[in-house]
Amino acid sequence: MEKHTQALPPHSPLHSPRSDSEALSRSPSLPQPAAVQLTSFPSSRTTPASDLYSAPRASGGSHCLSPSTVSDQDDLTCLSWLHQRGNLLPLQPLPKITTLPQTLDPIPVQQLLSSTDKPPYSFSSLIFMAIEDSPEKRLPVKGIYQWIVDNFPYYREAPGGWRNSVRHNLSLSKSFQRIHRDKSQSVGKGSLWRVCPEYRPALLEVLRKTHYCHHTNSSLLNKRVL
DNA sequence: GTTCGGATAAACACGC
DNA sequence: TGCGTGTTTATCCGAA
Repeated sequence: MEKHTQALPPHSPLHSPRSDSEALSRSPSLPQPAAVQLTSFPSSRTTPASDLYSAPRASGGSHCLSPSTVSDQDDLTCLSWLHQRGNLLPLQPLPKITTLPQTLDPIPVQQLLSSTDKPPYSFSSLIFMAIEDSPEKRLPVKGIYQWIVDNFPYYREAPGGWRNSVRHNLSLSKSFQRIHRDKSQSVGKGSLWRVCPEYRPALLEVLRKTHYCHHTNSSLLNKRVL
């Protein structure tokens, strides 16, 4: 195959390795939205939340790291809002928002969206959600696939290329770590993946912003149309 | 116009 | 041998 570039492309991994993760690592310094009311998304979709989350977690596995309090809900590290399954609906592409309003008036997103829309989440965010949603906070690639198709019907019918993208993201991003299973230290089937703790806040921030942008859009749309 | 992040495709290696 | 997994490279596109 003929190469069209004389030099390395601007964002070639060789030219700018891990630039995505570096960007992520910078993002915690980004300003926080003043009022992110993520908890008001509709609840429960494919699996009843009670089925998934009412049971005691594995040891050390309080899903949100600590008992839920008001301050916890605002904590950047708290994912309790994520575990309301309705939050994970497939959403429309995000609007461009330059300024963040101080108040939100969210409405259920199912009223506006088709379940077959492509989710606005990046693959990194999808992987992050999948792993965070697992009791052990670690998943094999297959488990990540499964979580995505379970939660986003779009990927149920999408061609298989997205799986390649998932693997590509896992390999390329510093945000995710491969955990070798006991014996097989080499590349092969069955490695587990987890979120690097140091990148978790950044991933969470990206996710919250995605929610926030869509949320705001839905709210505005609701007020304008309905 | 440039840079960057993300998505996608493809090739390849490896292990089961 | 085939398939799934993991890595790497290349390219395209949209946004900043």
